[in-house]
Amino acid sequence: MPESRRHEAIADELRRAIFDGRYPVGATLPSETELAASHGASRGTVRQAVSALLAEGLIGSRQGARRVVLSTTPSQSFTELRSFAQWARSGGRAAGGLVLASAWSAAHADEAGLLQVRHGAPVLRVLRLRTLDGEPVLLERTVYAEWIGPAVEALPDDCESVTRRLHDDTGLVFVHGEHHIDAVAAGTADAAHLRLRRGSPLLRVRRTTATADGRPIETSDDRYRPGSVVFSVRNSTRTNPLVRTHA
Amino acid sequence: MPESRRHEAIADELRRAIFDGRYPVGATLPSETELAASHGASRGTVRQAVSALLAEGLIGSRQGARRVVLSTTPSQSFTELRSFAQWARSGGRAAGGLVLASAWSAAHADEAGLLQVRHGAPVLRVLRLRTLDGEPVLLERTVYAEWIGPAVEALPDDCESVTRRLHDDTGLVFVHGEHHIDAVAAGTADAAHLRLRRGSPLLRVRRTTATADGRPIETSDDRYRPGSVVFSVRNSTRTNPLVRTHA
DNA sequence: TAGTGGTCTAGACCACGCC
DNA sequence: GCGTGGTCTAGACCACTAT
Repeated sequence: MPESRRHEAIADELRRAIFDGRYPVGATLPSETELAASHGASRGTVRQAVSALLAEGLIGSRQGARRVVLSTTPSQSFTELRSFAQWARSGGRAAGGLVLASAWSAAHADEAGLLQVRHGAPVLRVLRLRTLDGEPVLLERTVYAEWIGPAVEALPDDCESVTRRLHDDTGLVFVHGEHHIDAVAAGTADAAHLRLRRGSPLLRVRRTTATADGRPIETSDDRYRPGSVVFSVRNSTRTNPLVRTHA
Repeated sequence: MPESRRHEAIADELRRAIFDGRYPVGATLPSETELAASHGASRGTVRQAVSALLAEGLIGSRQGARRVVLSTTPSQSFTELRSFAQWARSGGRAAGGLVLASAWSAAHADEAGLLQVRHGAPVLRVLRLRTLDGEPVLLERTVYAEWIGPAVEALPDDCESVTRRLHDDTGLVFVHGEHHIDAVAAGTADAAHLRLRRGSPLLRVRRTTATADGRPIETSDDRYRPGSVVFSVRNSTRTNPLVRTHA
């Protein structure tokens, strides 16, 4: 399926060339003028295309020199990152899910801030265990805002892809996210559900997701069994999304 | 100091307005036409400015609707992320460093791949303990490529900012980076240097840094004491730098 | 339907690198 | 010095949101 936006078509073509090995790491890309001529587009459109690859960390750019290939590893769409099931499928693995607990209660101060609701507002708390090829790898403690809670409650307990179902049922789209990553020792509940010893290292990701207009949907404390998952970021002086903060 | 590039000046002005609270979370920004008029710039220049804020995750954008403020938290420069000392200083804390071991040896297969040198090529291995206000928080196992090794060896053992010294001494600039984040249990050496029990959770960041033209400088295995540091990423469907991979 | 952001063009000048 | 990417302009048309 050909991409209708010309800058996306050019970006796709360059990505394919990089992933196929036609431009290995260290190789230089054609100049903007050459790309514009070969695609019958203006220089502005070509620049829009290469700036996408720049943001993905695939290429580096310096004034005066041709662009250089830095990496040949594809990056993921936001949806693949957001959805456990879609991420698992893209890796050829089977994702499972099971709701262990689900209940309405009052938002704590920190949750109220993250979800932009008033302190004590009703929120839906869900404890969910996620499996990969039958093995438990992730324990999710998710807090949903009041307006989306009923749709979440209507889902089956063993729903494989919550993201997918919520999109199909309500048209909801997850657009923005913020992730905070650190390490914690497994508590009693973590150890029991993930089948490891108390005190074992866990990778913790606290995340908050919002709609296109910035309305918060959910905030979650996700704990991964060590060895099952790695988070990666590519960055540079020009585009730096990763931040290190004091705990 | 006024910014000479007009798009950066406009971006700075908008950032200041957001950090100062003139545009709180959820507020809408002026339209492109309004910003162009008020800054005496063309629409293209304004778009370049707001796209920077978009990449930083500060604002969200949808066709047809005005841009919305998503976050009022500043993001860091790549240098602040890269340099432990500069990061510590920006948080008002005192950074210390101490070289525990330093030796040349042959590159392993994985290191050779990351540093783009041949298997068995000479590399400089450095074990460094980093402290924050005197407390040990980070153990770095860094492998330097042969061409930069001598400059690293010339540094004093208690060098506070390696990044700063290498830049001043050799003109070296760290431009690109790749970070892989997961959790591991502390080994014997980790436990001894970071003063915690064997098996305690540690946040591990494996990173590789390169110059502007993509030449790898160093690759490192950094282990942080839990509770001392958190890594954060903001992302969206349009800009997604964070990737989750199978271990 | 009016306003907004997304896409695209065709040109210009400048700063920087490489040879 | 020449080629390259970085900046900027002024205009056009389209897709989408809001009212």
